[in-house]
Amino acid sequence: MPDAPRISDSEWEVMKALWDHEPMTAVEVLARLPYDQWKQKTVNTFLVRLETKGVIASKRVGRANVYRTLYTEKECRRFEGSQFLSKVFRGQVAPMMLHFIENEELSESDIDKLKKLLDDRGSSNG
Amino acid sequence: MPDAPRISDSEWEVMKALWDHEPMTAVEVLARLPYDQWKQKTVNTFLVRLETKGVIASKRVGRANVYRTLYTEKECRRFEGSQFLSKVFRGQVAPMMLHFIENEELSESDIDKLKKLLDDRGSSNG
DNA sequence: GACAATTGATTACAATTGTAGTCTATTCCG
DNA sequence: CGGAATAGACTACAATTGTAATCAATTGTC
Repeated sequence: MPDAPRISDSEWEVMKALWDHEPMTAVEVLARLPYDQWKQKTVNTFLVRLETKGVIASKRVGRANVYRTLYTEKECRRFEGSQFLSKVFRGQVAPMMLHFIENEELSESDIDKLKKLLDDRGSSNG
Repeated sequence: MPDAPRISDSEWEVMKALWDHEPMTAVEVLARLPYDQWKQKTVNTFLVRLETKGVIASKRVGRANVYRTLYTEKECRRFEGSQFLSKVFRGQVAPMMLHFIENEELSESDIDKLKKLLDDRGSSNG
C-alpha cells in the first residue's frame, strides 16, 4: 500500500467515524460524530476532500453517496505515528515512550500488557 | 505555564534548532538547520511568526535580533503528545504504546529501560 | 562620505484547512 | 401534479502554512 496522504485534524474525526461503521452516507457520518460537532454541509465538504485525496471512495446508492475508506486505521496510524515521532521526538522512540509513560495515565493492566509485549519483543529481535 | 500555542511542522524544525543552541540570531538558526533546508528569509518568517504566537522572544543586540524560546521542548512535547494521542489513538494510551512497540525500532537497552520504568510506574501508582 | 553588504520589516502569494452557504436536481406528500 | 424536503455539486471565504522577495535602515569599507 502506498503512503496515506496527509489527513488533517478534522478529517481524522470523519475518518474515525467512518472506520467505526463504514460504509455510510454523509448523513449517517454526521449522526455518528459527537453531538453538535459540525453542520451537515461541513461533513460533506470533508468527505469530498477525503475522496479527492484518495483516502476514501464513494458509490452512488439511490440519491445518496455511500462512503467507504481506502486505508485502514492501522495504516493511517503508522503514517501519522512516524510523522509525529520524527517531528516531535526527533525520531527517537525510547524517549517518546518514556514521555508517554511519564505523562499519561496507565492502568495496572496496561502496564502488565506492555511489559509482556516488551518481553516478547526483547527475545525475538536484536 | 499556559498551554503552548499550535506550532506547525516547519515551525517545529526551527524550535528544535533553537532549543539546541539558544539564544541565536536568525542567521545562526539557519546555520543550525539541515543543510539547504530553507532560505534565510524563510527562517526569518518562521521566527517572526513564532514570536507573534508567543512561543519565542527576541532582544535586539547590535543590529541583529537574538531569539530565545519561551517554552521548553518538554512542555511542547506534552502539548503535541496529548493532541496526537487523542487525534490518532482516540486518547487510548496503551494501544498507542503497543503500536509503537510493534512498529518502531527498539534496541535491547531501550527495551530494558522501558521495562524498568514500567516497573517503577506500576508499583508507585494504581 | 558613497557604495556595498547585512538585517530586520513589510509584503506576496498559492495551498490547505475549517466552516459553511447557495444552487440544482430529485423525490415524497398531499 | 405542485410544492416541500433532501442530497449532492459548486462556491465562498478567512486563517494558517510554506516559501520567499522587496523595501528600508544600518554599518563596514575604501
